[in-house]
Amino acid sequence: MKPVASTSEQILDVAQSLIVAGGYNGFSYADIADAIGIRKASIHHHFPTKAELVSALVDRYRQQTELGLKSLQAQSASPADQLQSYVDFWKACIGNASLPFCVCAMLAGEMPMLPDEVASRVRGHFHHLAEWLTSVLQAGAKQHLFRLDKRPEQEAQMLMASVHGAMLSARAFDDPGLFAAIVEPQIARLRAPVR
Amino acid sequence: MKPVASTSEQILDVAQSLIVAGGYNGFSYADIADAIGIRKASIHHHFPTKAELVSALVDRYRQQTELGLKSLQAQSASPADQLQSYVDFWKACIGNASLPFCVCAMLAGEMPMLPDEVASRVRGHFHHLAEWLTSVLQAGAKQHLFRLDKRPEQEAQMLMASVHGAMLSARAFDDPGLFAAIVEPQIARLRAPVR
DNA sequence: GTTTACCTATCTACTAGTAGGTAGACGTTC
DNA sequence: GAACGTCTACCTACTAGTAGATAGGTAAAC
Repeated sequence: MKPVASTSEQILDVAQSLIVAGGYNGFSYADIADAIGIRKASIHHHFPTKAELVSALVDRYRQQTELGLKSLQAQSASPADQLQSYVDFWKACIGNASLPFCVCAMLAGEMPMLPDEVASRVRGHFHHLAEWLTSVLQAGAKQHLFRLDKRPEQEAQMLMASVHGAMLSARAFDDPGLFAAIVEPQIARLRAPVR
Repeated sequence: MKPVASTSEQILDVAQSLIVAGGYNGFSYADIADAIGIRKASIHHHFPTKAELVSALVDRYRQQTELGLKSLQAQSASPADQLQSYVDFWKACIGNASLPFCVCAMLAGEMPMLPDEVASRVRGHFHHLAEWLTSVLQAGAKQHLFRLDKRPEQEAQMLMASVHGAMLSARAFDDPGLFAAIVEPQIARLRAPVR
């Protein structure tokens, strides 16, 4: 039995799924209030402003991500397996529609009109993810698991863009399988044995 | 001297730049009215509802795209050059911030909450672009300009995802140069000479 | 007895959309 | 060529509904 989430966690849960569906301007306090059966004013008690709510949301998301990526490193020593697990995570999310899009990718699209405090946090997530991917690629190259055509930083950026672009395509074509069809060949290319 | 655009064209121009900045829910009739110096009601005269406005916008965008891609085919016989020109177009747009994001990529992110009439048009643009890329890759492969590891449809999807993901990253990192850094190696990979 | 978590009630600003009117351009018809 | 109706493009003024946010109160917990 899963313990009942606190109200503030419920608020963030609902807000997250609404943002994933429609972005920063795609949800309102009323939407959240209706979804969890409290009043709008009660949400303001937990998160005085919308910018603070979404900032807290991105902070939590980044914390979860950090934890998740660390546990990947703990579970599998091989950088190749770590990378595959990362992709598999999103494959599952998109497949079962539980989290069919990255919150930060969604918000990044709206960057020009996000409150500064939110925008900087989103940028922070992108930096963090790029660094993680870079380090995994670097470690894999050292163990001759990966063949990198470019500097690891650049390969990491290419991979990240593929993942986000694949999410978008899966959504645009309404075809969850498209995500794997796009991303898998990209990591397969990296794993190709040295010629 | 450029002829003065009609009011309805001006409305679509402003709406497009606002959508590119903040998506479907990121602009209002009042924003457009203020920008071009007319009243809200006058916009409703040209486009009765917001869904109709954005539908017309996507129709126009797709028409422009179709024209642009056709002229690429007319200008350069080589599929390799066509592909490069396509990427260069976006490189320039992102570089000078004139159109730093694809309207349809922006809207695709918000797919789950778009009016049906808009969503289907966005999907249409994605299909059309995927088909164009597929045909260019196919033609290039026939002329031995490209080496395709996968079926041309799949390579087209991978390329498209790279382009959209690269747009997102350029925006997230606030680094226009990142677009080329991500996309160029992807097309270089396709152009690699047969081993 | 202060803090926490919620409530009702309300506010101002803004949302898309409507009703109805005006002024000029266009084309007929006498 | 003047008078007529119609059409286009815009306007002012308004609606009902929603946005985020606030004030102030209640009731239970620590």
